[in-house]
Amino acid sequence: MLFRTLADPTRRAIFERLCRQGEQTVGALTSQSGVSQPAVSKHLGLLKQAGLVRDRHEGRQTHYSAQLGALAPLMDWTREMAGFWEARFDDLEDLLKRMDH
Amino acid sequence: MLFRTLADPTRRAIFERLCRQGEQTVGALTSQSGVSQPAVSKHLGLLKQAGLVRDRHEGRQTHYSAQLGALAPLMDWTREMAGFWEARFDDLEDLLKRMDH
DNA sequence: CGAACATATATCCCTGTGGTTATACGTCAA
DNA sequence: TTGACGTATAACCACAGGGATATATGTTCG
Repeated sequence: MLFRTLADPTRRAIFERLCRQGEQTVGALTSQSGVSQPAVSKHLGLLKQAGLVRDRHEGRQTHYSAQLGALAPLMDWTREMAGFWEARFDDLEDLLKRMDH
Repeated sequence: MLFRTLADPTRRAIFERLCRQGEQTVGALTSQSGVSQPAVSKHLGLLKQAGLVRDRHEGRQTHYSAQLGALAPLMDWTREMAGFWEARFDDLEDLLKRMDH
């Protein structure tokens, strides 16, 4: 889900903006997104569904903010992949050592 | 490019398999992918284009292996996003401290 | 209440892309 | 050389999903 959600450039840009500049209203996000307000709302809906943002209603505006914790699975996945790589590398080292004598 | 490439479940599964089990032939990958061989070749083409895998020709088979280095931008991006979050958190702390006296 | 505003939802369109089958290309074996 | 094999490419189909416009919902203000 995370990869898919972050795959779209427009959506990722919105998320990055929320990370960089903190809480933003839909209007503020729309004004710099290059797409229509409904499109932004849709993207925010998907980001929210993925747990990447949360919303806070205040009067007639909705403020969105990034939920960094949602990125943890991504870091875990990346580390896991890197881990597999290193494990295989260690195996190779072991193999070479055993071949040594 | 990375997010988009890793967004597809089938393609990501192929990449994970290459990470876990090292170099594999197209045939081996196909047999556990659940999709046709041409589909696998297509996915491998995109993974290669994204720098996530490399291929090695040996007779009539092609061996693919994961290029973990390609994941670095992903880790960097994630760290950068987390960094922005912490920076804003620090700003908040500073603000609270200044409000203290 | 009624009008302007902020956002969300509905509907539709259109492109991108993941899937298939068919086939071409290169390689090994007989 | 011929045929079987492994992989890549071509051509096509179906559908997901990102975009726009129109409109509904909810909120503030006069």
